[in-house]
Amino acid sequence: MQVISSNSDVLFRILADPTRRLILDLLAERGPLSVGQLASEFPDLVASGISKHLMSLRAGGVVSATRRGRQQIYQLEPDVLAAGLTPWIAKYEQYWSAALERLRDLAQEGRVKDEQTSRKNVRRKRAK
Amino acid sequence: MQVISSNSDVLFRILADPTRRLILDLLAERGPLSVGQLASEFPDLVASGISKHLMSLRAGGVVSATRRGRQQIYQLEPDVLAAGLTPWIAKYEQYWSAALERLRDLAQEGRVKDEQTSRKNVRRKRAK
DNA sequence: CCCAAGTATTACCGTACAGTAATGTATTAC
DNA sequence: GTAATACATTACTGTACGGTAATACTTGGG
Repeated sequence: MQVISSNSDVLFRILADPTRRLILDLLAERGPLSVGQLASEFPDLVASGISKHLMSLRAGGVVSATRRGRQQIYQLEPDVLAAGLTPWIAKYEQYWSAALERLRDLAQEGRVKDEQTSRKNVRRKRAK
Repeated sequence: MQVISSNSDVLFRILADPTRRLILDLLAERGPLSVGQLASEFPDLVASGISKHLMSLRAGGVVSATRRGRQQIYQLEPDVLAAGLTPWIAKYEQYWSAALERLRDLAQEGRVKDEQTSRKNVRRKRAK
């Protein structure tokens, strides 16, 4: 029985569920969405289930909601997500860094995304 | 009922438990450790509980074990961890990057709090 | 005002899971 | 050999959690 429950604990529990991660992905990709729009992405799930997940996300602070008419528009709160997870991510950064750079390189040779030079040596793979 | 269970799903579930995250932290900080050494870090937990957590971690591939005498030495497998999580981390990288840089700067100008946080002296780059 | 749309909330169910205790297995010590 | 150490495994338990269905709440339209 865990008594204490740090901020980070809540976030990791939230992220443990694939549905909630997908909701976050959708909000990150498409911007603010209503409950109905989100729910339509989960055909094998009932609407109230999505609502419950949204409540969890909201309780964790990673999303916020505003009314628009009779619908509730949910929005990602990236700062809360970052604030809660960066300490952990930073702890293992030496392990991500290599893999992340490779991903960046892949994305770069495909098309020119935002000019985002890595802090390390930027091996400039032909910018198209 | 989730039928499919991607690699990433397993990792997020593993990380959902604070005890398991702490085990990973210990292995990352101190290197390979025996079950007893790990268990001694959890006074309010029975040894077999730790063993079960280690089995989960092992099943997920994030740690590996080798015998030495009668003790089992557990070791972090950073590549598996990185391979499973970097895709997700990369998706939200724009949100981490600023926070990570700030952490790096803090570690750099203050004293070094952790060997991992400052492993690379890098010049700060402006984050948008 | 009444009704429908869009969400939230509640009640309920089944299962997954963390925890303990007890037992089992391998290895070293005596 | 026997005993002890170090883990693993099994069995069991309580609870947290994801899911559904049903109900309640809020808002806009007629």
